[in-house]
Amino acid sequence: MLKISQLAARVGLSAHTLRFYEKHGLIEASTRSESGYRLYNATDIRRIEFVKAARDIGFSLEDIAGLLSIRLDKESHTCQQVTDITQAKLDEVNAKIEQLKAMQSTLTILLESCCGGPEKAVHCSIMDALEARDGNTQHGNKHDQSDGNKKVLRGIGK
Amino acid sequence: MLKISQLAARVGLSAHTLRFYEKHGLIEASTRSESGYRLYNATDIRRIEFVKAARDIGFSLEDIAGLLSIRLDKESHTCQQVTDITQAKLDEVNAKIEQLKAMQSTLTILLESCCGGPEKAVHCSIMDALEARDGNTQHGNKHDQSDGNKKVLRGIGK
DNA sequence: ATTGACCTTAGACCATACTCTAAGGTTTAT
DNA sequence: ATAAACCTTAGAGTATGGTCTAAGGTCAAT
Repeated sequence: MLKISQLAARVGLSAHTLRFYEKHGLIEASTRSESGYRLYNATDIRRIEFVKAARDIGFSLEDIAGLLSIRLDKESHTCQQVTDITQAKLDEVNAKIEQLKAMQSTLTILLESCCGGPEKAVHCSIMDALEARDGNTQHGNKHDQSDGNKKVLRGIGK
Repeated sequence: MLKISQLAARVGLSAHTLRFYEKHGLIEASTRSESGYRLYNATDIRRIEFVKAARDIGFSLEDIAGLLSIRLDKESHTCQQVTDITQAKLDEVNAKIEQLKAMQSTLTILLESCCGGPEKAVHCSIMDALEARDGNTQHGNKHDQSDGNKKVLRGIGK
């Protein structure tokens, strides 16, 4: 039976994070010592390693909650339910990649257009491009078709 | 002179967002009406359109603050300072794309390994893979070289 | 017996970029 | 004159996934 810091060292998460996961229903210590310390057995550990594995792949905690409920009762769930979660995640990833590639291409073009040297920024073509870029300067600004897929791009997450 | 909602409609941001940007020092209304309403002139509008353009490309608000300070005094800044910001952003984007591609490849492999059908999840190869994945089950878990570039992957940002 | 390392809890704080609410004042149209 | 539509502010809430703190209890060694 491991105490929380021992478990943390073993799975490569902090004790803080383990308590955080517990608070969100992902994991649990099956027993407590007399003094209230969390004690993890082999089954607990396997579950936590499962969570860690899923997290490392890129599943969100919400996705992982779904996977865990399947894991708890595999007889009542199907491969399709598992692939649905996986496919949804892959779709998200692909969409995000597409957005980032658009940014990548724009940024690359900007960089190619600018000398990048010690010249004064007065004639910088990047600055000029940012001044010129009118997503919509049309006066009759009705329904802008180029609006649905914007968003989400900023905040790259350090 | 535009009031905030007129400006919002024109640039495609909400009045809330414009106030938010103001609070963070990105923009400003050069005048106020007697009753305290923000009034934006052509210069204000150009600045806000600049912010919007940069935001649409994918620059963070912090990046944009940097670009704006260059824009305010181009004589004192160089093309290199502009390309530095742009290049840093491109590097971030490229790094993020690499991370996402790793996820993409793992997810694709998982999906290919599983039948995805109505079979019970008892023998699901995706579940098995998650059980088996030991990022580090070695007992002497010293310095794990595979740790620096994890993180940041989850939270794809809906 | 006391120090230091460990454990407990509830809850605050971080980053990012909004988004909304409450409570109130202003403007415009009828 | 009164209602609708607009504006103001400060501040709270949302989403995601932690990370840390405070105040206190426990355990092992000296």
